[in-house]
Amino acid sequence: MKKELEKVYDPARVEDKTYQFWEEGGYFHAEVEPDKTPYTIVIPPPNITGKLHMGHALDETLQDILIRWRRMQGYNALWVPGTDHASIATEAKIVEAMRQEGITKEEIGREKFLERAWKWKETYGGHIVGQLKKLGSSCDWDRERFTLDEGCSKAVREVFAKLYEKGLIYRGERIINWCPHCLTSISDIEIEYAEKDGFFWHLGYPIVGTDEVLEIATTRPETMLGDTAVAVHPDDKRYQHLIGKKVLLPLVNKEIPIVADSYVEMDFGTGVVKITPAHDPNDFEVGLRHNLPVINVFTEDAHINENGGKYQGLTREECRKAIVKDLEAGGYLIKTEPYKHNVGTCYRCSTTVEPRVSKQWFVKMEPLAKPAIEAVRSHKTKFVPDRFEKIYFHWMENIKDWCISRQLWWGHQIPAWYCQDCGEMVVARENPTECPKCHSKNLVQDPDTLDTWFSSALWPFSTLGWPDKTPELQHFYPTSTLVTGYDIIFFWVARMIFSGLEHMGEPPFETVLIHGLVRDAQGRKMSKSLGNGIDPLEIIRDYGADALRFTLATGNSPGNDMRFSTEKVNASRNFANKLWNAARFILMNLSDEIQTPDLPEKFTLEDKWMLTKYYSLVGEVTENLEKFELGLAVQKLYDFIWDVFCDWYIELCKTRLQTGGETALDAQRMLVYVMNGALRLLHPFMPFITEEIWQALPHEGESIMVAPWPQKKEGYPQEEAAFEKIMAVIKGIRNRRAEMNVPPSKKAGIFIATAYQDVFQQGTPFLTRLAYASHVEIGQEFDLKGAVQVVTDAARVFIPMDELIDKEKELARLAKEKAVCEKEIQGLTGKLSNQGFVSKAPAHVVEAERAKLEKQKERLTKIQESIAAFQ
RNA sequence: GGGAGCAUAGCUCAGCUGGGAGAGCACCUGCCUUACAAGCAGGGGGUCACAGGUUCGAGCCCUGUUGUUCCCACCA
Repeated sequence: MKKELEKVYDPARVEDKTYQFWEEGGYFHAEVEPDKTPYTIVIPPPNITGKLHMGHALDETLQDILIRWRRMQGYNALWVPGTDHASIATEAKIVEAMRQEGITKEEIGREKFLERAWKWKETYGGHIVGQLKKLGSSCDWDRERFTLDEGCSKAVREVFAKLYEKGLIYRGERIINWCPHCLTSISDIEIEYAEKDGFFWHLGYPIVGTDEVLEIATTRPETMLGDTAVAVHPDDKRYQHLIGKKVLLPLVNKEIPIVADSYVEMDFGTGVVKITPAHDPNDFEVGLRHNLPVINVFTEDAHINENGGKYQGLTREECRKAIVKDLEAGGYLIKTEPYKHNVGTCYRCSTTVEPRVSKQWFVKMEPLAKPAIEAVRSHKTKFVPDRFEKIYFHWMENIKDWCISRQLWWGHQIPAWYCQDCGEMVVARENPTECPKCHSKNLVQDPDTLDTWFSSALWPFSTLGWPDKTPELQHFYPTSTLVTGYDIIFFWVARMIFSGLEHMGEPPFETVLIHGLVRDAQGRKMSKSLGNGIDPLEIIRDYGADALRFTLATGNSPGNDMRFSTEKVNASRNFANKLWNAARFILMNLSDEIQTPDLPEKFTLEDKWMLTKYYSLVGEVTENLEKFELGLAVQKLYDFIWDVFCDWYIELCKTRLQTGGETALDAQRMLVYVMNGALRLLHPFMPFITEEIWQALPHEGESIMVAPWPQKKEGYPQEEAAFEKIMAVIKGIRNRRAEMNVPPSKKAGIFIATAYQDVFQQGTPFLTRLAYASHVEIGQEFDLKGAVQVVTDAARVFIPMDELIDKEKELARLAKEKAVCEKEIQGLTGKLSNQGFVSKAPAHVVEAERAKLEKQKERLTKIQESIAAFQ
């Protein structure tokens, strides 16, 4: 029966087999059980583009902590796992892989390309799942989903059709952000602005019919090929007389109008703006207002097209140089000044985006945003920490229509068909067989796919079976907690909220727990280009998954970034080992009679102290978890296990264990009981090692995963305080001995003068073992002149070690201690004589201060007696 | 141009609704006390960025300042 544990905890031996044990036990799986309260988390689906990084590890760890905790509390806990097809990112990777082979996607065609993509998904999607398992994630793998699977695709079509029918999805020519490298449109939030050094070129445009020139300033002279006007502010006195006149566009040699538009800032530049409706969002608006022609001058990959005349075929950059040179040669360049400005770049490939007019699909956002704002404002959905609500509101309140079509192949193809005969457009849930208008069979589906976030927005309900009315949907929706990083609040969280409200009538989750980024030890963002990323799997291999999880959970408060270093993992690993060895110790001393983790029938003083500490730990950890203070909870567990349980309680038990008989059995029962409880509290954070130890010690049930979460009980505050008097003396003696460099092997007699003789009577064995006493005497007073003395508020302790004592030093030390004590008393007295404090502070605070003062006074008396004893 | 976070021990960070500052690492001293040297015992080290304010009382609340990081925004 008695099990042996090896000396050092070996995670590699334990983790895989334990995970397998859990999977086989079916503990991860949740069925619809209407009489149980559900607790649901849907995973932020990792992209299938690569491998798990440290950010995922943090995200999954937090989710697993919550889900394991709630499962133990008896909730019907469901964690829905899955992966995201990540259309643009995945397609880019596949295209790149094909480029290495010397093939383009156009060459093999859409069908073959998609075959490759699905193969990619099988390979890399599987990797991600394997990595999630390595972390210990207790996902319900029976319910694993993929954003491009049949069910999610059905949901996507339903949403698209429904929104289209409501007029909330439309198709139109708008100016959109175009990535010339990815060759697709991207939405506004997929743009990252980067400050770049550029120039501000001042150009002189001849005003037609005069000798004057109009000075305009631009950072992008090459777009002049598509200019169809110049604009000034209507109130600008300098230019009012020119409104309605024309300028001659240099190089292009075309006359374009001077229009008045209040969009122009009079104070900026020269107060004159060139208008390129096809390639600037503002200019596009100006163009609409003034009915200006739109001339696209770029090809898809940002070369000059046929509208660029002699510049055709040049890249944007080459064209800029050529145009500046030609302008200068033609005498149109007035001056060039260096200028820093923000340039929009593609968030995937960092290529400078090119605003471009094109026909795309959009979601009309305003009607969807309104209820989504309201849901958060009324706290139907709460952000933790709540400051992220502000960020959410700001974005939602200023939201623009969402460009959802992408010129990509990997994704949900837009469910719109165009009749090649009559031009009719059909949007449908099922593929139509003929044109509803002319009954032609000649229908062609829109080649574009949807923004990858369109399907992720539906994730909390599409994964539960929507649009079908499944029992799962009924039971588990709305989900409980969404755990994610602040970097995808706009991309994902916001869109899930309005989608949930629109299609389910309820927000998709109660709480959004936001975490920060995991940075490297120097505080830099982990990135591929810097090469400073740390692979979670390597950490798991070297230190264990529990150590990694513990590191990520410790010292991390919601919403804040954290630094990751192997030093921290080392500390976590050491903690796991500490726990392991505590278990070893208990096992080594365990009698066969002890088969269950039950409390003994009677408790000693130190048992009551231990239980009081334990019960308050249960209360605090539970409360911290309820408030999403996971970092605090884990810190308390660390302190309790290491300091309270190992360094004190196990040491205290040693004497009893050696005594044997019923005394030893009770100590064993206590150790097993407290260890069992501590393991359960720690399990959500360190699932593997806690399972391994729990199984080795007396326990009830199949797995700690489904063991009940400990309940808080009343403790023994009086005994707790009494025992702490003993602890104070032990600490005091150790302290004195250390100062005098007395090794533990040198024992000494201890004489305790105290008013609490009963208490110290019970402490005798501990003083012997932990304070290195050769013998202990307890009494009212001792006449031991010249002995080493230790003073606490409850006792004066004499340690006769004449040969070690330096009288002068001892007196000096006591004098110093006296001074400190007096200062303390002075402070407390002052505070307590302050009328304001006594009358206004809460009673328990005043009472606590009074008690402190009393203790200090007692202590001072004892110090004075000690000094007198030396005279 | 708006908004937010951060500033606490040498380093990395905790510090819940205001009641005289904590941890890990590092450092110093002494211990192989048979669970653990990935350990044990002890120790040093902080005008909680700065300046005001509210309060009996401020690391915590308010105002301002400085430094720093980030987000948002159409100034060509």
